Amino acid sequence: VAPTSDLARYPRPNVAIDLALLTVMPSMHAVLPGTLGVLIQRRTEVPHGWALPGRFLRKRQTVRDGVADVLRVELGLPPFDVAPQLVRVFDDPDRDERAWTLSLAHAVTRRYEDVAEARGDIVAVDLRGNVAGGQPLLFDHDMIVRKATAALRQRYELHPDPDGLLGQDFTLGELRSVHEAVLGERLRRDTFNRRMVDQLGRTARARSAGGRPAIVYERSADADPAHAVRRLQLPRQT
Amino acid sequence: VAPTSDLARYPRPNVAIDLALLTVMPSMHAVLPGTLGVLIQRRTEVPHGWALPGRFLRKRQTVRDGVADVLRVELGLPPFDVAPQLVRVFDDPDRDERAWTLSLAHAVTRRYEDVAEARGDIVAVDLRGNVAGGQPLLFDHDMIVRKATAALRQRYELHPDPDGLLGQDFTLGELRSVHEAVLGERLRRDTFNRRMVDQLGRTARARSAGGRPAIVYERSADADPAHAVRRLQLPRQT
DNA sequence: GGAATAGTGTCTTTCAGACACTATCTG
DNA sequence: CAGATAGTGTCTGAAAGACACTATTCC
Repeated sequence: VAPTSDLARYPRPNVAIDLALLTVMPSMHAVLPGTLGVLIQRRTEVPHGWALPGRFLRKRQTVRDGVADVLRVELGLPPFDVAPQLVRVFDDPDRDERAWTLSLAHAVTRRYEDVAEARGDIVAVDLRGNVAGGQPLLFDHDMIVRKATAALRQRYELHPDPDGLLGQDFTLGELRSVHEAVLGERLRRDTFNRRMVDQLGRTARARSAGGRPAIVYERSADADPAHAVRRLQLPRQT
Repeated sequence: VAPTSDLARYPRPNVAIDLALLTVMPSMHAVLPGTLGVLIQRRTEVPHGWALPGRFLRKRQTVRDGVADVLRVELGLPPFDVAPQLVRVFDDPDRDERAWTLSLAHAVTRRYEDVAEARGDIVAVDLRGNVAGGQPLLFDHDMIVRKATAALRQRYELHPDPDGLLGQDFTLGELRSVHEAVLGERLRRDTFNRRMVDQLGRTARARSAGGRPAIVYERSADADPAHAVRRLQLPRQT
């Protein structure tokens, strides 16, 4: 907060939200089974091309509400609660030739069923975080997708479905499929299971998918986040 | 970027920068030797108390320039290049009762010699990221410090002095001292050395600090960032 | 029975943790 | 010489990597 008593004398920028809406295609998806995807839209005004959806912040609106409005108004989705992750701030004063505009780029992860009907196209994101297919996205939106997917993939390295793409309970096979889709790689079943199982709560139920029934697990409140992180740390003096 | 051609009709917020300036006290500092510190200032206007320095963004100014202005104008430091790290966005519409104001909280790390003369007090930050001493900081500034120091500490877990608190070359002992100050813990010499040495370039020089001269290392362009990260990852199918 | 999915025992390899010894400077 | 700092060999234990065997369902 600046040491001034006259706020009115500062020129104020327009503030927009740009949103990277990330999702995982279901394994039975026709075109892109089991891959990570992001929603892009074709712009109807100049500059023409493909870009992430966005929207100007309304008066006294929070970022959370602005992101919810992108989903509701720009994408035509039913309202739902979001916990947007800040990715970066666009501050190039010339990025919009009409006026000084800041953009707060955020990312949100949603299950495919919740975004399949959205206005726009869901396109695959490759291992390097680049959007598949044609020309690059407008503005710096390719970088947004790269940073958002890199952060997403890092979250999925060590912990079971941190963004809640699965429901409250799931089998280890279902969990592994989601992680493989997010990470874009096959994972070893045995080591993956051993790493995840002690972060989950085991239920008495089982569920079959064409073979031996798998034990159903649920997110456990007492998961030990320190466990998986410990290996990262420098050697403390004891 | 929103699908509208009339930017003028959107109300615009004031946009401020709040800055967590982090540093490490030298080992010969009188009051706080070898600890992590953050610069705070006593506010001259209401609400009174201690807070991070900040400043409103000027017309068509980038965040980088706004942060540089905080250092130059608000702290009275000579101009220098900064690479501010975005920490969070404050968007509570009622956070400033005078007008709708957004604040972009950033963090910058500088060596102590470069900030010792700054206007304000440098206070210690404890292991949990809390500011030492008296009452909490105003607004949500304690949370800024917590997030900024957590990110800083994470950067210092695996890689040698990523924020450049040391010069271009240094011994492993000097490096370890900086890491111990940032992390607030003693580190084992043998394991620390082995972890860092293959991310550094060995020079022919040596430097003594009252004992056997230590080999001088320098940052190596070909440091392998994947090496230290590999242990974090899920088991890939080969 | 055969195909498919699930669970896990176990051997190997790798690496962090810990200890301790040697090395080289200053005073 | 003592004291201080530096470098590293080596043993141990824990966990990941890899392989393979058993288990249980559906058709």
